[in-house]
Amino acid sequence: MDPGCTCELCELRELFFDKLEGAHLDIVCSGRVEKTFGKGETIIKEGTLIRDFIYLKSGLVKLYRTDNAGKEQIITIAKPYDYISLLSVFSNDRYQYSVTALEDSVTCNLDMKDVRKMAGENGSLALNLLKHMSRVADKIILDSLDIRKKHLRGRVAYLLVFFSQNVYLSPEFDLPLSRKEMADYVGMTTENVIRTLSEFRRDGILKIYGKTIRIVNMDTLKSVAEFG
Amino acid sequence: MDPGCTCELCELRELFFDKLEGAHLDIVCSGRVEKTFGKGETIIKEGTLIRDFIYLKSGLVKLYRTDNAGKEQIITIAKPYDYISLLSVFSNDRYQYSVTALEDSVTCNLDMKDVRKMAGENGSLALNLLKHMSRVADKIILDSLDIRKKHLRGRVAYLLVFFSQNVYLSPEFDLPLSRKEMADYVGMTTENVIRTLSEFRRDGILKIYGKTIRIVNMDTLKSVAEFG
DNA sequence: TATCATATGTGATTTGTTTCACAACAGGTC
DNA sequence: GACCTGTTGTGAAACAAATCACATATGATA
Repeated sequence: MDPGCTCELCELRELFFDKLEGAHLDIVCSGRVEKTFGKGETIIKEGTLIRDFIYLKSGLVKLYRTDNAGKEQIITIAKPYDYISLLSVFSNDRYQYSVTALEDSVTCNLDMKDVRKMAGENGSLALNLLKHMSRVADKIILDSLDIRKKHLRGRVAYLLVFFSQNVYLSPEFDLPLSRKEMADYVGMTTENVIRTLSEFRRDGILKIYGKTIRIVNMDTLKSVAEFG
Repeated sequence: MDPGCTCELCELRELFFDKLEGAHLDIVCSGRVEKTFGKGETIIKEGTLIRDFIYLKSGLVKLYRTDNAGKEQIITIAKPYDYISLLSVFSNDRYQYSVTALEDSVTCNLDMKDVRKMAGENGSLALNLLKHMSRVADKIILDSLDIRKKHLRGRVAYLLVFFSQNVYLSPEFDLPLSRKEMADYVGMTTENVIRTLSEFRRDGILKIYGKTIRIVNMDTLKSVAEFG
């Protein structure tokens, strides 16, 4: 094994490469490339050829599509463990969506050919990939159905609860999205996102300092997220 | 090989089981069960344990979720080659959605344990499964984003074009969905589906005889589907 | 520091969609 | 045939959300 390989220290190792040994471990260790992206930088551009198998080691990213009118539709927000470039990669030549860093992020990239080869030779790796792709796809589909049936207040509340509870684990956090991006995610206009946030502020549910949000009344916000 | 096995005649064989041989082929041949469902019958019920790996041999089905208020949200409509119970099956114990036959349908069922075992032992089968899951998930996600950004007229037009061009391959066909189900699919109310259909009729885009639809002006309908 | 572009914020108006109320019709069943 | 129950159909009123118009901040840059 390559003595310089640090994969055995990788927190994400068990996600896929738990059972690797011998030649396969070498492929991963010597073939992988880490890349760093600053906030706002593009990691994947819609329409480009898929060459790498990419997963997120740290940071936060958005997956989105741009329609012919230039309007962005955010598909999902993903953090490490969530995001792996699984959508499309086994069925398509080209990416069907773009990925941009919402916070400074680090990805680990492997050659797609190697991953395909290993998946074909190593059953437990293949099953791991199936499990993860299934999980990612389910989450995106079910979340999207959830959002779709909510009204504006419910959608904004849902987003805030998501950031607070799933990403930052704190009632106070800096929004990684602009108001416009929030609108792109939940399918409403920028003005209405702003208006809804102001409403929540007036209702005493939260405090707003620019991008910084402090959730004062989490219970109310959660119930708006669920039933609104 | 079991002399009674007819898998080699199955039109869907190459979807997954192209490269099977020996013991694996036996597992498929002797373990598979075909089931027939009449129009309206439930094939999979949300929340039940996933035991089988199921794919559609013939017919047409809807995948949907029922929310706590009892309202159905249709996730997708699938025909043979589209539908395989891939969503969830590798990541979950239980189905996250229900499946009901829209037309008389036949499924081929395999024991999930066998499929998992074979995928772990046969690389090309695993890659096939990855490819199909990826394709199915992509389609559902991208279609759903497409629908979301359309207005009512565009959504109804999209549905009609889908049935005409992707399912029945004819400008005249019997709608397999009630007005209410169409509404559940595209996320609008039954009344508005009916109203929109009436509008299309008044505009001379189509003729309606109950469930039978005849598209008179396909070009207009398509452009409504795309831009409306 | 001045300037520009972009993001945030608010109100009034218009549009799109749902809700409600009701009628006509079809298919099953007693 | 008479009676349900559910589906289809239409219109008017109520509501939600988008659009438009404008003001104010913020951040980058010359």
